[in-house]
Amino acid sequence: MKYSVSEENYIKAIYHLQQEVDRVNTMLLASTLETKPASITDMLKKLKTKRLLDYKPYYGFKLSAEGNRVALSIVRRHRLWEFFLAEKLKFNWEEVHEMAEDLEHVSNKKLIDKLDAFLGYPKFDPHGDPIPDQDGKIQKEEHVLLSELKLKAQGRVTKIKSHSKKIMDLVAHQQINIGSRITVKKVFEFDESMEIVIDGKTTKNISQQLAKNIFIGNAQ
Amino acid sequence: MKYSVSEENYIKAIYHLQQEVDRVNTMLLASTLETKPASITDMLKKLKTKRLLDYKPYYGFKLSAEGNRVALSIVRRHRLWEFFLAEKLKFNWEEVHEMAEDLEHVSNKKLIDKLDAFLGYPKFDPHGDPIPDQDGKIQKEEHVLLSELKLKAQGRVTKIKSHSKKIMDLVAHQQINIGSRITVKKVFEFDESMEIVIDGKTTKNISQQLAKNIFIGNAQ
DNA sequence: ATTTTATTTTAGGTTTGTCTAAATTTTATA
DNA sequence: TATAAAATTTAGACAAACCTAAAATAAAAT
Repeated sequence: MKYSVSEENYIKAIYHLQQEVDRVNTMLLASTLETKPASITDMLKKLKTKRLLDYKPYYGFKLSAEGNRVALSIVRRHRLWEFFLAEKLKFNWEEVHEMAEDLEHVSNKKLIDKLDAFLGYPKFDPHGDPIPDQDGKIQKEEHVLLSELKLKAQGRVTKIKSHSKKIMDLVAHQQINIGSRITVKKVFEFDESMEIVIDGKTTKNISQQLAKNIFIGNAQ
Repeated sequence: MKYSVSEENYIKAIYHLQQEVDRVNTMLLASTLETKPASITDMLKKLKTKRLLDYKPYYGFKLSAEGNRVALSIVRRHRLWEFFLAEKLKFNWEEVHEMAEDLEHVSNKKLIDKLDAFLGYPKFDPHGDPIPDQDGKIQKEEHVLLSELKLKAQGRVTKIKSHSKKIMDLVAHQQINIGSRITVKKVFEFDESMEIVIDGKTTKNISQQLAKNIFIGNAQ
């Protein structure tokens, strides 16, 4: 089955919101898609008739099993393209998301599977988010916040919690990248700031607020 | 300026038809786009107001300088993606065209330019058609038909004239690919068929009809 | 348990890109 | 050159995806 760009964007948005809140509603979806509630209702009805959504007017909605399958295939495309853009075309991993928003709607399965092979079947995208495989299976991320890492502990950066410009600015300036190996050298009791070594080379001091936004884990 | 997928498809179709016939008309465009004449008229008006087209009702139309510029950038995207699909994802060069039809509408300039760099600034796509550069410049193809090649002459296959299934079948079976080095070993006077050597390895006999559909030239 | 507020849906309108059918203009033919 | 045929355009309709404004329903507050 082939879905329109709009349909795919709705499915994807619902999928992502469902990972974060236990009940997605019309208002929330309208604000994330920057559209009006009335437009949401229209699309909900459409997705319901296509059996991608369990939806009862006024009683809320959630993706059906099939809707979930479709969402995972969109997420797969998005993250594979992100990986391609960062790894092969050498884009900064902060700028790949937007371009992947367009590319994700190119849905030829054979193309996506060959792209996957070309990239070496990556398990995580440049943001550290897992890439679903052909069957929609996702490799579980096991990561802890850098702020919770013990003294002398070591690990690789797998993900930055928020992708806001403010955080990305700081993270980039501090030369902290996905895949960077971090060693905790010192934790200062006063403000819980920490001294870390990045890739065994650079030593940096970072605030607790920042450390609370950096995940260290098992990716790649 | 950003154009819709439909607008881009019209511009591209007009561009290609203009290379082949001296006067594109509503009927011809309708048949190549598999749409109705009335739809063509609608779009012509729209493209005219956007100054992509010189158009006078009943008196025909052709791309403006700006329209040509836009067309070349679409062709550039299409052919770069074709090259990527064949070269990197290892698709047969017969099957890349259709997939590139979708990818060509992803129009982020920075993305396309980085893709170009990643591919090594190729001058010709897998079909042997020239890829416009960032400024829309096209490297001239200087090729002759294989049927016109002299005895003992050598050259590389740059293009197959028609992409029809019937020809592709035969060409694939004879192991003639874009880039194959061809040496003419013998030409038989009786039927003008020729014996050729492909890449210094395989010897094949091909009919004059086939030889008239294979271009030998300066590509790559 | 009402009433007020917030959320959601309905009703009806807009734009884009398509269509059919009818009208117009050009081209070809007798 | 008048008429027939073909090509083109206009008029009006339709689906997709959005909108505004009003109505319906649910949730919160008194």
